[in-house]
Amino acid sequence: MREDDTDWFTRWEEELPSPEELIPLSQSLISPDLALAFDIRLPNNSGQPHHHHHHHQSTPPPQLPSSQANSSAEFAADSADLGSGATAGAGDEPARTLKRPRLVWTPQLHKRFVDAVAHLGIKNAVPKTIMQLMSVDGLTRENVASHLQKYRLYLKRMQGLSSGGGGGSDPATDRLFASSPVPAHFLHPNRVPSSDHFMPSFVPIATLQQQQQMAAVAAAAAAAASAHLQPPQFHHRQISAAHYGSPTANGQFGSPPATGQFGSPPANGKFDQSFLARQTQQQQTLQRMSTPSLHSPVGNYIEDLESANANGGRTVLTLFPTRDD
DNA sequence: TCGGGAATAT
DNA sequence: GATATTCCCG
Repeated sequence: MREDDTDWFTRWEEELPSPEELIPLSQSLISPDLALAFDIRLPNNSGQPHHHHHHHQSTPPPQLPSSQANSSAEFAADSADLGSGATAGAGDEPARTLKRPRLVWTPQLHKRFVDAVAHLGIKNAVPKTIMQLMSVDGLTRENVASHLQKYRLYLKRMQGLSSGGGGGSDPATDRLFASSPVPAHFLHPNRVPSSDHFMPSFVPIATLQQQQQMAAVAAAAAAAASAHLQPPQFHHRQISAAHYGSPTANGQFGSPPATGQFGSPPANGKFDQSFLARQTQQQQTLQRMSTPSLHSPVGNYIEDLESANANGGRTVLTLFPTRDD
């Protein structure tokens, strides 16, 4: 109750998937339809035959060709020109006219979302800023807006049902949100600590326009500063949401994130160390005063591209599916 | 254009 | 039925 801030914050970092976990995914984040359209064989992660057999109705074989052979073509197209960001170049992107697949909000992705909102503050927690702070490649404002809407409803509901905590019935709806700890101030949009902590907030270098990012970061920094919260230590890990079809105005996709390690952004290289050092200090100081039931969050990331194909052959894209059931 | 909410679609 | 997308309005 009291160490919520530090607690959740500390755990937050640990729960974050390592870049290695994300990179491979981002590479194979080609939507099935897209792959099929181009006759591309997606990398076969034949390591975990996790069959999520729901109930097959009278639906045709919507299942993807499990013959996801090796990633023959890395789909160089994906790296077409994302990094450049300037999409005005009118590239010859193939899947330009295709529609985006439904974005599946995995617990990890949601966590990222919550973190962003937490650091931004309720007031600044608007779709755009959240999206920018999340630095999720492929995430659109609409995605965030929609999710934010749902999340707010969830928060509201929680306030109403504050009584009776026990083994009540938690709809699957809550499951996702419950996945991430809800910051205290989320439920109490009353006052916000005015304590300010100086700290160089890190800029999540994404494929987005740096200008926007700067704005977002500034907002985040301001929010954090006025919220006495620790700086958004959004490491440079970039999360790729997916390779959708067409890059529109804000559709910068397929930008190969910092492969290997995080040290990608030059301007942040130095910050990284100092910030890391700080963190180490904090950890040492805190040293986990109490570890009641801290499960090891890391190590549950399974690569999975297909999921939630319940209704029919719908192209869905999942980021980091969790096997936490 | 953006943010928020409701409607619609899958 | 649930979820994300889309439309509409401030």
